[in-house]
Amino acid sequence: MAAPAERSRENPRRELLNVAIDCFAKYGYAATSIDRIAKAAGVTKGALYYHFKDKEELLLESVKHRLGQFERRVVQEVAPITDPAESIRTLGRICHQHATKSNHRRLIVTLMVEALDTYPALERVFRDMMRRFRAFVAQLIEQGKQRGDFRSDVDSQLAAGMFAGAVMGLEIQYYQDPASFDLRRALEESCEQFLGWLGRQAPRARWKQRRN
Amino acid sequence: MAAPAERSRENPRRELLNVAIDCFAKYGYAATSIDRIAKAAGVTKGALYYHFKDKEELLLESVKHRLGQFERRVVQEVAPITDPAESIRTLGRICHQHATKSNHRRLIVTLMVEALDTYPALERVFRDMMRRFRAFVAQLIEQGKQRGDFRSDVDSQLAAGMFAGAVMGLEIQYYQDPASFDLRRALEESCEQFLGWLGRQAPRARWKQRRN
Amino acid sequence: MAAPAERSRENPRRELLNVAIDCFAKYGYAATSIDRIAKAAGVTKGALYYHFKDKEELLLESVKHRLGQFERRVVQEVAPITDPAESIRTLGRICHQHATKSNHRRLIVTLMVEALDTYPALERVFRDMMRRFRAFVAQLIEQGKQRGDFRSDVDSQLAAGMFAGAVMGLEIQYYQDPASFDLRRALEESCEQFLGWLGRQAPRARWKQRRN
Amino acid sequence: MAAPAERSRENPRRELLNVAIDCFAKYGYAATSIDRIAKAAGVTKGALYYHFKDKEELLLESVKHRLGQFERRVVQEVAPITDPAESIRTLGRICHQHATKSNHRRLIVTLMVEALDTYPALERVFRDMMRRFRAFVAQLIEQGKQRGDFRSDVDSQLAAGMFAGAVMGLEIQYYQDPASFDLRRALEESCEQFLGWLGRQAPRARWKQRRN
DNA sequence: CATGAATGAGGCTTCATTCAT
DNA sequence: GATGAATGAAGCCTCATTCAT
Repeated sequence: MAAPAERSRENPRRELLNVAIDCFAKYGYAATSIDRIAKAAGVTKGALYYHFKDKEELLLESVKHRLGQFERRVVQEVAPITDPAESIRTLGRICHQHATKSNHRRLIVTLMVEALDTYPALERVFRDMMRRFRAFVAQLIEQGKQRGDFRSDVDSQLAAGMFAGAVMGLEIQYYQDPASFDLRRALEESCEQFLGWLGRQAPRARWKQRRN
Repeated sequence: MAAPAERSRENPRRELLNVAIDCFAKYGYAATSIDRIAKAAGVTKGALYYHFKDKEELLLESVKHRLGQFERRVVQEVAPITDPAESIRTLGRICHQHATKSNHRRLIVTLMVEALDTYPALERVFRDMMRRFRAFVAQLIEQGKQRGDFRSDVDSQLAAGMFAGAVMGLEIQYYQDPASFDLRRALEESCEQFLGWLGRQAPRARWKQRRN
Repeated sequence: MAAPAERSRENPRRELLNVAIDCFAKYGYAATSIDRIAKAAGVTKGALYYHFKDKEELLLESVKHRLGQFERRVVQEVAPITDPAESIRTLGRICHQHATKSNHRRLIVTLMVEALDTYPALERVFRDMMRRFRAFVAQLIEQGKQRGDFRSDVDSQLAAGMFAGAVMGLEIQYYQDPASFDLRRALEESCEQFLGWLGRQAPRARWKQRRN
Repeated sequence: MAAPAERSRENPRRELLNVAIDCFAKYGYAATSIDRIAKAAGVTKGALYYHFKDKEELLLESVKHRLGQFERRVVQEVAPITDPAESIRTLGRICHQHATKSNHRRLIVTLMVEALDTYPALERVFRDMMRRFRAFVAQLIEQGKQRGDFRSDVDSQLAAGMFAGAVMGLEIQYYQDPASFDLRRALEESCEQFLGWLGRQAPRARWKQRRN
């Protein structure tokens, strides 16, 4: 029998985790009380403490779960693609889907910002995640450079950060204003903008250094 | 004689506000206790309550203050510029300066994410701010379109969101990893990428619509 | 075996409520801190907040409880009586018992005065209670008038207020000075005075209207 | 030039006291913060502390002031009257005036109830006041007995308590519900009821002693 | 497994009071 | 005389956590 992967009555731990993820994604860590999760899951706080050592474990498991899902999906879908530009586009599409589907990306973005200077353990998790993500994108760009698809004078690391930034910044605007912010188009165009920039020789004016 | 604008012994309210801004910018709202601010300012909690009605007033004043500074600066510096492309670059530079100088932008980005679905009053403030910001950028783009500098087939609103997103996403990576993330270069390149995209006819592959 | 109705270990909520009632009756609302109740009950403040939403809920429940007890008792004991005069006397006796037994009436009188212009929710509860009480007494008087026991020229509403006032005023003197104020005799005589006044034609000098 | 006795700009202490009296009368002691008085008087807290040692001094002075006014007025108006019945009626009228005029009596009744078991110094003041008041009324009744106007078998002390109680109980109902409780008529009738009872031989059924 | 009950720490807020100016 | 500023104690309330059953 194929059980549904999530919300299964079979695995209460998994189910509680899903509820926790929703709460953390929506309200962040501090504003999510254990009681809020328990009520949302229809159990008592005691039940949560039966399955999880403490709030931090719930949090870390939530993050690990979503992060794992996201990264596994990225690897699975991008790996078979040979065209780096198409890989970038696929990455954008996956982000879009995870951003709009059941708070998959929102958990990550929300907690990442909240963790800054506040939850060291979490901060490390996210810093590592971002480094992994940038490294992954940088490597796609390197591929493109070797294939001659992309300009050879771009800094892959820097470009990877620009791509990651664009994605996150758009997501946040979408979480803030889902009714009026068209995340799909914005991500799509940003990918194209990014690829266009990667693909051609661009003479650029440098900023003049100002005071400060 | 140039008096220090802030931290003046003369105006305790202003001084407390500055301390509060630093705390909120670094730790967010929930993780900043009144006592933390008080200790950082070298006073007792009571002093804070003498000057501010409650924690929310402190927060709102902090945000209003930094937001005002940022928006005033943007208007002042960008208004006299006639070349829209140069306006965009200036905007980028201002963001960089406010992001790296005493938590000016960090307050905004951090609280904006934290507020999502959690602090309605704050959420509104930031939603309005983002709309204003996008409208401002969109209008620069419209100018560029009229001058023939930019492509006429871009959706200015969408493009404005893309620009705003890029800036925020880069900032967050910088706050998370200031030692290894070069915000200045990233912002500079992102502006150029953006302007490059605005400036030329770009044939784009559309995403295939997937389920979801 | 007759189990003690209250203070049962079985129902902690009820037990806490009883302690709260005693405190409120004795010290009023403002001078009763949550901690005072908790200490009197031998628990910590947290326990109170487990059972009651906040201090106001504790208060309202206390009042509702005592008010219910009093009003139920009045109805039960007075309803079967056919002689209105005897009903009035019974009312007096019940008030005496509830005034001298475990702060039953004191809670009501104390909080009613404290609530004036200060705790709107409470004020309403007590205003309604007084109106109910006066209506009840007025209806007894109407009965007496119809039976020909009482003078037909008295305003039943007014008389009911006079009765209610007499009872409360005596109670307060008793709470203030229990050692030297004989509440039983005072209530008894006041009932007789009231019934005497109700029972006979009394020519009365009117107050001359003064300025003010 | 004849200055108004109260609210005079001439005597700030007196003026502050008047404001304090109004606040205490309306909200009681605990619910009247120093700041509330200061704001109502249009000064800062510091000014209050310049004129009064602490909150308790403000309170005690307030009470002493109103109590003095009331008792002086009673003595002045009642002393010249030779007919005890008329004295009682005059007493009722004075109470009515002081109850309806600028919180004169309300201060007393409100604080007296609040003080119970809570503010020992205040409690003593009011216990003494009530004893004085009852003694005063008892002495009127004794006069009436000696003149043959009143029954000789009443306990003057008890009767005095009954009178005092009636007055206070009516006042409270009036403070609670000024729009629908006719204090003047209620007091008037209560006086007549009282005098009627004092004036004639009343055979009375005694309450049967119940358990408790 | 899970609940009901409770704890204790910490956070927000009020308020009487003090004091330098 | 009076103010603005500040303190410190105490009160209300939330919440992560524990534990007996």
